[in-house]
Amino acid sequence: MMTSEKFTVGILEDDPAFSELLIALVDADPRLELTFAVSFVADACAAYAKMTPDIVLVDMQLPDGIGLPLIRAATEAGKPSLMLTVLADRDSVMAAFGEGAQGYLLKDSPPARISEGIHAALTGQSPISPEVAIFLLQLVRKVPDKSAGTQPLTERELSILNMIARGLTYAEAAQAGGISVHTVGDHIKAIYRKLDVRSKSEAVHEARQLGWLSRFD
Amino acid sequence: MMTSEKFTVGILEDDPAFSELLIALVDADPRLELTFAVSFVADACAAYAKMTPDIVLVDMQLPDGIGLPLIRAATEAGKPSLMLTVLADRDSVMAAFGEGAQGYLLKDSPPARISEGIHAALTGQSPISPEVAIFLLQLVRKVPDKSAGTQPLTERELSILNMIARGLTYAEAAQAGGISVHTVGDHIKAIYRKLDVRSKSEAVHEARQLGWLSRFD
DNA sequence: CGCACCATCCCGCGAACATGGGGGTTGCTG
DNA sequence: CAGCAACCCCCATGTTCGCGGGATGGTGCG
Repeated sequence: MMTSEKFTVGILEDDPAFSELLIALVDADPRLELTFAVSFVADACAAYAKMTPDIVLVDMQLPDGIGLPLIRAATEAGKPSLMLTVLADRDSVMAAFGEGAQGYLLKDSPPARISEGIHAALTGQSPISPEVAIFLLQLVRKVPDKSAGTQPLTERELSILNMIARGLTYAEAAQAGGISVHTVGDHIKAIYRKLDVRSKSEAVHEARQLGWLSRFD
Repeated sequence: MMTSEKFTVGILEDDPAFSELLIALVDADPRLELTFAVSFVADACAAYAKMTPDIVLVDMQLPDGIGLPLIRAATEAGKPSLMLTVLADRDSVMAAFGEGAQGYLLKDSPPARISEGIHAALTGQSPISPEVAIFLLQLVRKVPDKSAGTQPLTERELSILNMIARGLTYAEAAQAGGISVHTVGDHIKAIYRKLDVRSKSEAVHEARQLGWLSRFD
């Protein structure tokens, strides 16, 4: 077995200058050890299958394609991967995270930031450049106008909705709330009307999208 | 890079030591100007309505409640807000971003990072501490993460589960997937067994908490 | 004051749906 | 071969859904 306490690092980067910078960063760090540094996606995937480093640093644009396959390989191996690219467009970012990238740093990040990012990714954290994080936020951000003044659901309806989300049946929710099953049904009817849905699961889904199911254990 | 005018900053923070650190950061930055620094949510909202600074730095836990109302006020005013808290749990993070927070930094971030974060948020970027970014990533991952426990659900089951979350009935899911209602039922039975739940809505809720549901509509 | 409005509460009925058992087949993989 | 995913079918039971009918108490308004 490996007695070394070092984390092993694989690099997929075709730009010689940036590749050398990364290699220098790894060499200068006593806790990191380089296992491979290649310029082609195919080489990287082959090397990964053989050596399986603890983390890979991946460029997006390579001579023989994009770096996503290596990201996916790492994800499927349960290992973190860190995207290092100049691309800050929405599609690239979403694609990388969709494949399971642990972090996403732009190449113009200071070397110290990149070095920190490697360790952050190794410890389960997710270093993300502020420039690209905005795309992730758009997914969870509620529409200001919608959440502002008009909260169509009453308190009681929200309470019932939260119970439904926890998987309670009408009867269980009735008992939990100390009211009749019929009343539960009435509230749920009101919820369906207001959310324009036809089932409990769709109501849960819709309410979650609107951010109305804020807190649950 | 922009106007010569200073950006105005509002602070909502009840811990005297950290509040002073923030004030010092703002005072030391020639491009920033403090408009208010208060310890109560109510005061902050009142002050915000009057002065409307270009950005607010918001703590989560305050003596009279949580900081989210101020985040919401800023979002509705079209201004950025930066969360500064010790809370790194999923619910806090999602709630803050749900209200429109532009960034989320933990209080143990180096002061320089906080200072950078303020400017990043002011220029439309999203500084996020690596520790909390993981919660955002769970939203966009489509590849199963084997490092975080085993993934009991098969691909087909995940697909069915996503349809259920969108409110489809067995019949609708069957049609959408080009399979029989009975097969849909079989998959859902399998899901119930694996998740240990007894209804569609509970399955949706459970899967959501495990981060197994994609958020793409 | 009377009145409309709304949240909350209660009830019945029938059709549709979901749940939890059972029984299978196919095809792929170790 | 065993194990598994994916597929198909039936049936009994209970739950949910959409419709109808009510009641109470509070709030705001002319």
